[in-house]
Amino acid sequence: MESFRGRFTNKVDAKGRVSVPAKFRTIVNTQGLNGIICSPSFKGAYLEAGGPAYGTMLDQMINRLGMFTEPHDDLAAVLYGESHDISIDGDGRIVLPEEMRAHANIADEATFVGFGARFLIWEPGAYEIFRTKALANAQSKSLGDLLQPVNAVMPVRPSGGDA
Amino acid sequence: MESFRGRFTNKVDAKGRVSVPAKFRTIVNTQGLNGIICSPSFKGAYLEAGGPAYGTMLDQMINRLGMFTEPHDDLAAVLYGESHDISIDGDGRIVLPEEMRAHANIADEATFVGFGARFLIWEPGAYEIFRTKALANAQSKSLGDLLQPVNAVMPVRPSGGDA
DNA sequence: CAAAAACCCATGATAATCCATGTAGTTCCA
DNA sequence: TGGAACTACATGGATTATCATGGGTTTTTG
Repeated sequence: MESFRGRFTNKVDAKGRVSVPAKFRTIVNTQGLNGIICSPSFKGAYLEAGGPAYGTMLDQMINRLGMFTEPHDDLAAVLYGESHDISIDGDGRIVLPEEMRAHANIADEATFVGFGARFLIWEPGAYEIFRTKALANAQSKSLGDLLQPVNAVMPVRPSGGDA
Repeated sequence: MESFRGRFTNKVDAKGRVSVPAKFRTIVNTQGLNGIICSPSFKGAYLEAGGPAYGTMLDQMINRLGMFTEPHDDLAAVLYGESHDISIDGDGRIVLPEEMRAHANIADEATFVGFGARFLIWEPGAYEIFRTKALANAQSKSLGDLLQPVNAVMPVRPSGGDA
């Protein structure tokens, strides 16, 4: 599955329409249907989105929990109940539902941030703050140490040298 | 099987008719018959519903229990005895049986909540309370931690890491 | 025959679709 | 290497289709 990369800020018009960055669209298109799945993050004032493959991934993760259990229902209420299936129109735009815009404080601009298997949608100013913190954390906390190479992908390593 | 997503509140008219959200209808339609299976929840004041595929799934789950065991009989009494096959009319509406409306305290509005393989029908105010709790649980109990990537989809994990 | 259920039609609001324009980025040629 | 033509993309506005909802009419059923 191809990864979402980059950061793009587009205008939201009076009807709530926004252009999905072309790069993201082409990825979504290769996944089958021409639409995205979008849900408010339960971690902050932004939206989480992705193509059909992202939806399948969520399905698989949540299906590992018993169908009528309490954790399942709590998560389902968030991941399904709060999410929307949004189709992309002929011009590459989506309409962000009112509640979603409210959750992310999005008024007339939205920032799309590539995030690998999915992408995030932020109010530009809020993302700037998050971004600054993330960069600072990545440096000061030596988070780089968490990033171990995967053997299957990068098998060639002469000897013990790792970090 | 496509998942039910989103949350929609529709009016119940004097005859007990409610529009099934269009998004849900199209999913149900692709499953064959144009009708839904609906039963009162045994966990709370709301209804559980789904398309033909959901019915098949219930059959399979219940058949895994011994046919003459007590759990089987108890669940069968609810899932079969209390459930109804409700057809969707030409305008995309269903009529909720009186007992069902009573069970969920539904008067003049009903909230349809996408829940993956099935969807729930709630009295709007009651769902708002449930939703608030679910959101709080998802955060405070770190339920997000339950959502580990599934290897089949995101194969990149060095070794044994699974749950 | 009465009550209820299924069916048909009309309407306003909302969402999807179509068309036109500006702009930035790229290519190609002089 | 500079500039002109072209292309891809984002964006604005107008038109059309879809959907939820209310009301009426026919058909079934007890």
